[in-house]
Amino acid sequence: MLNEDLVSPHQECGSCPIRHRAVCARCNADELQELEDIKYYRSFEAGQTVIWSGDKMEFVGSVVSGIASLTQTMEDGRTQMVGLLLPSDFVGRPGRDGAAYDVVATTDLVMCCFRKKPFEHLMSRTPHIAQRLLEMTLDELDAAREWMLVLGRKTAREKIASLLSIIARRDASLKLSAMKGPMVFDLPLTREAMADYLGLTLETVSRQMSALKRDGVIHLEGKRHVTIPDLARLMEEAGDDADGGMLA
Amino acid sequence: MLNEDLVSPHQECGSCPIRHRAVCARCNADELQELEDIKYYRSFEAGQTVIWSGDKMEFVGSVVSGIASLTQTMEDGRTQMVGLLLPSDFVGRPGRDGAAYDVVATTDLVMCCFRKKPFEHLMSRTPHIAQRLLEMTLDELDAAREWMLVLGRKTAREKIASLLSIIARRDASLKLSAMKGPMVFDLPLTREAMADYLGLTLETVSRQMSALKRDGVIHLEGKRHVTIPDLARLMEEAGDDADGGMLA
DNA sequence: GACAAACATTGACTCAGATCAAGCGCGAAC
DNA sequence: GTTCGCGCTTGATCTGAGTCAATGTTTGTC
Repeated sequence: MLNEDLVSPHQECGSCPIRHRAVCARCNADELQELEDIKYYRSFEAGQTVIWSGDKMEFVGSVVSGIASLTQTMEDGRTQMVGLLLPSDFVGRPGRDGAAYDVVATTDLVMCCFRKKPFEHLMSRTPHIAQRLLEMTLDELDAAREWMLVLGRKTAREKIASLLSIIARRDASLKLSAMKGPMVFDLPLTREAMADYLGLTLETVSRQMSALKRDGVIHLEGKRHVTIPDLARLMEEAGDDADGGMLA
Repeated sequence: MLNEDLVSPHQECGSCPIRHRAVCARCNADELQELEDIKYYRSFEAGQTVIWSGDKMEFVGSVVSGIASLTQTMEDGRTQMVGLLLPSDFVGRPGRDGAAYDVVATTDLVMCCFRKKPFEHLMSRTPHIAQRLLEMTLDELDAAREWMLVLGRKTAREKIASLLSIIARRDASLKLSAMKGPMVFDLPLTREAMADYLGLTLETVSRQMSALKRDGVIHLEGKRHVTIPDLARLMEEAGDDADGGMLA
């Protein structure tokens, strides 16, 4: 609303950082060329709304870099985050016109967008795309169900630990770093965004962060820079023994 | 575990009650024939476990009649229902070997099962099946996200009202009855199952059911037979104004 | 018709997390 | 350098839902 979207220079799919994880992962050269023809990039600043719930969607697309969140809001203002969109995650629902959720850029964000109609048409002819999208959608469904357990049954402390362990592990897999030894990362979310994801108030988030710090489960430098000395310990606090949740 | 599964007599797909809503909805005669070759029916009694979380899945399939639930359990016994499976809903994840959740028959249940390997092979050759499955999975994802708002942000009273309004509306669409005027149905869930779905205790469910009854929002005969004199009123209590959640 | 078992209701009390409120720390603007 | 504003922390108090416990209702079984 405040700023015009910045349009990035064209980028070749071949050198795209999410080439083999996104919806186009399985495409061959010909299919990729067809996608190139209908794609364009858009950038958003942290805090900008990408799509308003209820609006007509004129595009679908993939997160290239940065983080976006999917949120739902009740009339009285209570809000719940229902998905965290990371690089390679897909936004939009082929076959539906209106957006079901608000999509907000949590950090600065670059998206690879496809005009909706041509994309749908291409999808109906290109099993590679439909298959990959099915796979990704099933993964998201699993993540959503994992999250239902967090929201419905975990304590505030367990919720925070769950969120931190998910972010830590996802960050590690993105950076291809090991999950042994101390893990270090920057929280991409404000306390309020964490609260909206976890179904808590921001005060409770803050208190539980302090408690986990006091108990040595995490280490904080400033408000956002987190060190996890022992992932297993954190996951125990989360109430997952073996391996816990994934994330949308 | 206690009883042998009852094997129903063979049934023609052409006369199947879920023929045009299930994963096979878009199949033509040839494709249907291929499905017939790998399908079989299984019946389960109320309470029986269909699939244990972690077990190898040797089939995928559709609910033909009855209701099943998908649940997740923590080591200490806290459980959360993450999906309610109704006639035409699909069970199982092509491309994955182990089951992620317990599937339990909530009522007596009939399933149309396909051996997993042949089904996967058929799916890779049959866009009609993959497309339909994608569509169904996207619907389930929406339902799961809708439910995250219920779990994360609604009060106990709103949660109960949400569940009742969802069941009422689904039941109406199944019976093709109008959503105007009083709606009548039987709750397919015990108080405990409702609690597991809503992230509450069964005592709280019971209290809020009594409260809604006392306030005239619902009418109860016995424990399960529910009349909703005014759906709009119930949905207001649920915190949805326009139209509320869907269900898995 | 008595008994058991499963399901449900209700009450009394407790407590985790919400709410209300005050203040801190730090970067941006002037 | 001061001031503003935002994100965050911390404290005091309140309350909705959980916990523990007793009792009621229905259904099926012998």
